[in-house]
Amino acid sequence: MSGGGRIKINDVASAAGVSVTTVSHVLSGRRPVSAATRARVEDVIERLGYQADPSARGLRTQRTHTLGLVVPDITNPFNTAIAAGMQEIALAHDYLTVVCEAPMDGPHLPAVIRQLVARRIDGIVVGRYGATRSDLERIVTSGSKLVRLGGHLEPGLGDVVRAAETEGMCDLVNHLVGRGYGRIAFIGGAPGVEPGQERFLGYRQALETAGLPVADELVAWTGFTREGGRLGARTVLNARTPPDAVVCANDLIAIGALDTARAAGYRVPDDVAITGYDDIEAASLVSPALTTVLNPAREIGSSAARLLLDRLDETSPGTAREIVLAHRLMPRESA
Amino acid sequence: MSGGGRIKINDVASAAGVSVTTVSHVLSGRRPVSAATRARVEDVIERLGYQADPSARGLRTQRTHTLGLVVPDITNPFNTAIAAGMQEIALAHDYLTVVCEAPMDGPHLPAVIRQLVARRIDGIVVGRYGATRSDLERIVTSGSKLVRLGGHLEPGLGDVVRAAETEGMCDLVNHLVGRGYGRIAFIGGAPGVEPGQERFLGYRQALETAGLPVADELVAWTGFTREGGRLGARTVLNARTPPDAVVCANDLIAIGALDTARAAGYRVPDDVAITGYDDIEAASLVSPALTTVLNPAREIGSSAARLLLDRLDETSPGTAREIVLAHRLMPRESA
DNA sequence: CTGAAAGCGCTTACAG
DNA sequence: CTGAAAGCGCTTACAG
Repeated sequence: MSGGGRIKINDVASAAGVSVTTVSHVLSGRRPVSAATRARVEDVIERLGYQADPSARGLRTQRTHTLGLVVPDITNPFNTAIAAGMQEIALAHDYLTVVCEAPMDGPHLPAVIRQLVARRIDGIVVGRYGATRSDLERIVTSGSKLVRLGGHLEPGLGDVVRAAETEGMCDLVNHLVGRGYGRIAFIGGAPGVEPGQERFLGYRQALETAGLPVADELVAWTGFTREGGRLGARTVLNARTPPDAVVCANDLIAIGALDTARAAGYRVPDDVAITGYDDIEAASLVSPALTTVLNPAREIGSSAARLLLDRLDETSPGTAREIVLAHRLMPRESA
Repeated sequence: MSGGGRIKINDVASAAGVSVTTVSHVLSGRRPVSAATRARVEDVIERLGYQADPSARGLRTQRTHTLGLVVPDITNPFNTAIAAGMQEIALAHDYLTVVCEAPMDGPHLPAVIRQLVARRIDGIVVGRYGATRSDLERIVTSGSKLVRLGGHLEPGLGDVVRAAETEGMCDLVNHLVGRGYGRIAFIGGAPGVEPGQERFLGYRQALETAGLPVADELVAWTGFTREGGRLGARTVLNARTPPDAVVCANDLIAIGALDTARAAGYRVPDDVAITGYDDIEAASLVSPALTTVLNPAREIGSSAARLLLDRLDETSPGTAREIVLAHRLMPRESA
């Protein structure tokens, strides 16, 4: 349409007959501007379609108006849901979100963090990781705000957002107990690694509360995959006293357990109940549809973004915060 | 560790005993620097951990070193695979990638494009959309490079990257014919809307080539969902002369068709074969595992990023390019 | 092969 | 309530 060159604050100022100072202030609202002047300037901005250059603004303010998310696997639907939640909030506040993948294998995380810090990203969300303290400290000392997903508050390591996973698993086991299942097995990913650990805690806690035994032969540790579920189910289903229910640390494991149960001729949930965790898309696509616990990934993302944005317009440091999000039981066909 | 303040090009220059001009040039390689000086400067950069401020650099160069991807649904695994492919390439060239969601319903796309353009994003990839010509033109006229995913080259609308979908569907139908299926139905999303349209073309083309009839009663249009697949399958399976194979426009439809077939007592693939398209994760998790065609989403993303990066260091405009990516048949249990 | 200096487009003390 | 001017940290003609 118009001829050449982006329009800049100077163009707006002269078209409105004011100084660039005033234009800047109607934009930021950081000092009063008379109603008449304001109206005139806003009019010109609108008419010319002026948008401040983010680089110029960033150079002055030392802010990039950008949030970052670091996850081990960008194609994992759980992580994309987190990203979607962050974006929604960020965009509404005129912040952009970049999501970066740093696979668990190898030293990708420090490199990605360095990248984001070099880019002066204002706030960074780090997914559940084997992140070392010094990786995370680099973020904080560089001046970026930090939110960790999972774990607990630690001095100098920013804020935390996490789901109530122990409680979620408790709820699920209680659901099984309520439906008459009494010999309940557990298939985990790897012992001690999150998010399996907290889920295992919930399992044990619920059994103890219900006065049910926690039998060693009913607990198997494999991997967070379908194949892990197949293997694990073979183990626990062949226990001396077999279980009537199998609780799995995530949905993929549960889908694998379903394979094994089907292959061995069990009817699910009549002969054996099987449950998952996370509520990935496949959980409801599989047959029988998986009873599972919804992991509030989207809300985790939006909470993290809100936290970061709050921090970013704090003038003084403020107390560290840990936000715990509720789970939700999704009863379907498999239990 | 060290006390206060990020280190800047000036610090490097004085520590190395050279001018900032020289530091800048060893960084960019845009003019020769003596080996000795270069070594000294690189040493200081390394030791001080200097990283140029992207805002300052961007203000001078009018480049943000950022690529954008716009998709209708950020949680769709097909789109995240595209994003992952872009990122991989972008990061290797020191570019960041931002992926933005602009849902199909409502006028989200123009707003998101405006955002990205205002941000001076260097190159933008727009997913398959009902994008109007003027939305896309805004990108090009603002000076950003544009790649569209799907469709064909059009003057003033940047480059195109797409998968060979017609060919992919042909291949799939040929696979069925080769296995002895001869009465092949089609369930599509909505007539005329992509990506269903090209896939339908491939279906028809393959049948014609094989000398097989294209019967109206064997084609159903519903929606790109599992429920759509259930409905569509009910229709085609009740045809006067029922099909022995059902080709679906995507995996979700196929999973719905599987539901209907199972409920009606058909054995898959013995009584009826069922196929999907895309190869989403659930395609191999479902039982029987879905025979489908892999949509090379990751490669689409990396090709688009490469194209953008090429454009970005072109000095003169250059001819528009259309890149077509091969499909891959994934034969599994359902056909 | 190297440097001094202008300038990218903003925001924000400082001044009135 | 408003403006003139400095300066954020780079890159790049211009000059030698």
